[in-house]
Amino acid sequence: MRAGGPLDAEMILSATEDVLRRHGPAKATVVDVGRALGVSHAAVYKHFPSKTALREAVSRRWLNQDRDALAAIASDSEIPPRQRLRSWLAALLASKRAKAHDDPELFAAYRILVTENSDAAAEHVTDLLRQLQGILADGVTSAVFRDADPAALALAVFSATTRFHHPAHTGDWQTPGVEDELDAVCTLLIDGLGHPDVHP
Amino acid sequence: MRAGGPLDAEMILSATEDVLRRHGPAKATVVDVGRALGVSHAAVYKHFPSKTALREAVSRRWLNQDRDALAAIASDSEIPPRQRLRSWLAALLASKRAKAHDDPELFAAYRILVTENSDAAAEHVTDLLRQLQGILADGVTSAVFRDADPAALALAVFSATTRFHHPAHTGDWQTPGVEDELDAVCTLLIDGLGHPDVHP
DNA sequence: TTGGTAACAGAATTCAAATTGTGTAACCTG
DNA sequence: CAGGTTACACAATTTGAATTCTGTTACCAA
Repeated sequence: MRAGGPLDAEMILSATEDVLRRHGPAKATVVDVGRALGVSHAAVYKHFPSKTALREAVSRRWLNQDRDALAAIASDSEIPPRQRLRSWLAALLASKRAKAHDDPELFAAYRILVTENSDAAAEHVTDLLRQLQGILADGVTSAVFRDADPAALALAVFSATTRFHHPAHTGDWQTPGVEDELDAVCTLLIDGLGHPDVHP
Repeated sequence: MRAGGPLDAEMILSATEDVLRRHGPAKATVVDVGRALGVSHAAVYKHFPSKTALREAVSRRWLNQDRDALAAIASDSEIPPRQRLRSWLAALLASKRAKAHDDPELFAAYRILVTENSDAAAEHVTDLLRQLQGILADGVTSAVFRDADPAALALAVFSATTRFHHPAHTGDWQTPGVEDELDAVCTLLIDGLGHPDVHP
């Protein structure tokens, strides 16, 4: 059960993840987490003030995996902004999709946890929006994107791709054509519906 | 309770709506519907084969209200396609938003009913997509939209506006800036991120 | 003094018994 | 015979007693 040394936050978070996967978020108790670690449940309370705080910490850790993976793409100035936007959005879909596909129980558990803790979700959105804004700002600087407020642009792009990253649409991500649909939306966002002739 | 004449489908549907509003979808029973009409529950079964069928019928009636209201805009060839697209999407948001705001209990009830009966939801989406496709086809004909498959274009536009019509995002519709956010997305869809200079 | 235990009160959850609801059948009535 | 009734089997839901979980306290060990 318990590996050599004393308990630390990371061990507890990992154990919590296991318990979540096995029992689901509704039945996962801190007694279970204690048992998984070979300690009493009171020991867990030495590290986290409440069950809610523990669930929040575990949610944050999970969301931050995506954030960190995407940050690499967002800040890669080797890739031109248009392609970078496409790659970033595709990677966002791909990483969420992979999580949902590879470990459905765990994904379902986190889905519920994150909707409960809307603070963690809101901060995650803020993080992603900041990354997106960086890409768009680069595009504005290099004059491939129209000169508008990058924050407003980021929000609009994020809104327009809701179906490809919001957990409410998890079911859609398993259908074959999703990547192509995201690609079609990207094309519309980058080039618009506008016929070349109507542009000045 | 029971108004003069014999029971018909419409009377039952209206009574069902009342029961749904009062008790919510989880507690609404066909015994309640019978009671509201002053008849036994078995009388309801003379008109609908099952509780599921009754719920489906009431869902369809509800969804068709929006469909019919929007059809008027979609087929109004007086309005130029670009503006028609904007108006149609704005009206879609407005009508759902109004329902959610004016009678939250009933809206919540229908939200659950419709997610249960995914057939009705799927058909509703098909209806809306057909309307949208009509607008886009007009735009392609009059050369204000790029010459692409209107069906694919419709799907992309519908996907990109998911946040403004999908019931999972009902909460967002009450926040002050939504209409402006939809407008920003519309602008992006119509004109794209592209800077005029990069167009041929 | 940090990291652990066991014991506890009150809140939350489970489980089986009792109630209520669904769908059908056999039967009236204009 | 269309449109209603009552009566019924069995499925689903509610209810309340018994159990389990949360968060705290008092205490122990390195």
